[in-house]
Amino acid sequence: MSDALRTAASRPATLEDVARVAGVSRSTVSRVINGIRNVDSDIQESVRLAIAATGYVPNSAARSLVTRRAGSIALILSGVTEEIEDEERARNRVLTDPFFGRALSGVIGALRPFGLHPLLMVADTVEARDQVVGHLKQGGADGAILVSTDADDPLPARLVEVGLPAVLFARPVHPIPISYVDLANRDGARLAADHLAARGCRQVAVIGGPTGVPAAEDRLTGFREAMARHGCPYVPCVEGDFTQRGGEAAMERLLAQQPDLDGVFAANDLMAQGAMLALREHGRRIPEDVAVIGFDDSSAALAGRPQLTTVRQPVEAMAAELTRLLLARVEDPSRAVTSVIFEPTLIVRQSA
Amino acid sequence: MSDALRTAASRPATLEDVARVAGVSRSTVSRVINGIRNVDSDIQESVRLAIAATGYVPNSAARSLVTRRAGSIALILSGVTEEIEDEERARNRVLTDPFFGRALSGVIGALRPFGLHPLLMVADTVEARDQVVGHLKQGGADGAILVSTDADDPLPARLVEVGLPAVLFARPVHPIPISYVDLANRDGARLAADHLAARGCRQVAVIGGPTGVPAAEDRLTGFREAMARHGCPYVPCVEGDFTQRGGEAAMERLLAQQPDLDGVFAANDLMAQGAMLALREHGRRIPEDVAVIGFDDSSAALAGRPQLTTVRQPVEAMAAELTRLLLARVEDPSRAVTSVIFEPTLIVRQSA
DNA sequence: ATGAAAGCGCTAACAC
DNA sequence: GTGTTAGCGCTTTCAT
Repeated sequence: MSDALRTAASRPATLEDVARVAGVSRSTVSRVINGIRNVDSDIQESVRLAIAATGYVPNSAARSLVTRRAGSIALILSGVTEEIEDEERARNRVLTDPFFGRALSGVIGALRPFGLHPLLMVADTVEARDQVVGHLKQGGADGAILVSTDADDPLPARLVEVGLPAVLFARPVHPIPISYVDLANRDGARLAADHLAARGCRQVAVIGGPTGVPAAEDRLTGFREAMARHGCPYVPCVEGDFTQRGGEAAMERLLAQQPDLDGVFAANDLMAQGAMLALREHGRRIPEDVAVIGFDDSSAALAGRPQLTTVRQPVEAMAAELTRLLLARVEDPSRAVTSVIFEPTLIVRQSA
Repeated sequence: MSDALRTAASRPATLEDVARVAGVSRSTVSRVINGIRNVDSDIQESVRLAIAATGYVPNSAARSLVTRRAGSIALILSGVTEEIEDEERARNRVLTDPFFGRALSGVIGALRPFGLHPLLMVADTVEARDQVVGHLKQGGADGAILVSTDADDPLPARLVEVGLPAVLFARPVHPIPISYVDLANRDGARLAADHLAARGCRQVAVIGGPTGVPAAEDRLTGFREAMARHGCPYVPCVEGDFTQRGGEAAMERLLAQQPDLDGVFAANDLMAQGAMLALREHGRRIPEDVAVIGFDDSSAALAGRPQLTTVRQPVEAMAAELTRLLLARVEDPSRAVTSVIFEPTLIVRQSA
């Protein structure tokens, strides 16, 4: 074994080592690695051989330093854990939500062709948020995808301010110059209303999401508008928290104040499941006595019986598109912000 | 505004800028940033001021280059997507599994005190696996936490080979020198068996996990051993795939071959839920006719009615411990490998 | 206690 | 086409 190779074996090989073995300069090796043409094919070959012989792998820190690219993007779960009862519980709630899993899947799929991976960050406290912003400012990621769980999340604005490429899953509460993807939530709600009305439901109610969350509010108003067109001027709504237990509790309240109700629209599937549990507890048959429609078409929709009729949100595709939006902005920060809105579809199963 | 400050405002401030403003050398600034004592407190103060004035944040790539630390660790979901029907579907399945969410939560929680974040990687194909290994070899992460979804995963061995600090969630199929955490699966299965036996169940069956997965096999053998001690020499088992649908199908088969069964132990909660669905479809009351016990105590256990009696696995704590094991190894790669085994507990609810 | 200087491994002008 | 050279921003001996 030549001396050059020997040294290369002990400590990780560098460009320099490869260059020496191949008998060329660092630049040339760098060129073939980065696929820049203008390199004689014979030389290319010998460089490849040298790379194989030395077991060379580029050092990403060194590369990042000069290219000013981290080679990763941040996926930030942002939300204010108001009641800091148990930090872990709150984190679990969002991380085990099937919506998050689907979004994550879409992001990973869109990142893969570029050899990028998401850096997962949970910004649920003031400190955590500062930490996240700090990490990003240090160049720890080339951009950020934000999934805000609640309304008054200061993070989007802060990131825009800092000048870091960032995009949002769902429209921001306060208008800021940032790209996002969203669902036509009102249309989705209308789909649900039309279906309920067509079934003959007259006493309908809504289990809504947290106040201030645009998606939740759009679903509510969209539903109310559509029901009004169907001759139902008043549609009561109780607030839920997007969890199954929350849906269950909400349904209880609804049942108490309106025992004769015959249709329920929940702002997500988890709450719809909870609602179905509560309805069954009260001896209501679904959908004969009360029809139930959910939102999302998450795995939760298939988890119980009857299977949930729901408004499908193409979460994976939305997340993938959002990722592409971010990547484009990382490539060219001067690019104008855009938004792309996806259309929901009604998936009719058994609950309505 | 001084000239020094002005330049600092345009391009990101560097150590050099801070040093100039503070009237000291780079080294000194570096020292105060890295909390090294031996720095005069007056100077410390002026450096802090300069940092604030310039808005300086350290550049992580530059730091990584010299410290040889990436400042992130990889969380790898590894598994062979045999039937490459739909890559996204397979990815979704694992990402929306509540088990994954809990593990992720534990990892994030344990990483947080160190200002680290997990880099999420899915290694589900040959190329993806190569890509992941490549990324790690380049120094893209300081270590890796592996969650293998199936038996013959080549990744653990490869990482050990490459010499990258890595740890495993659950014992490896083939013994290799790597640290891991695991659950005393047999003990958990015994808990379930004892409970079923105490209820008077005599015709029990198991819905197992995929063949070859140690955790699944341990649960099965542990259950059988315990039932044998209770005078049940034969316990049939049908193989499931850890999904709810799989559990449903498995229950159907079980019911066909053993209609008089009065107790079922499923290797995870998702399958137990599926089993309950199938049982109800066949008019069996739970737990009166058939008692059902799951495994994990995931959110799925509370998702249906009756609420699931299950063997609790402290996933978050296990993931946190695993993370600490990894961090220790990153700190000192020569440290001996260890394993820590957690004890399960039986959570008695309504299904058994 | 502080500063000077030597890299860490790579890319990208710029020459030839 | 290929090599030379100058950094990227930081940490860290080694002097002082």
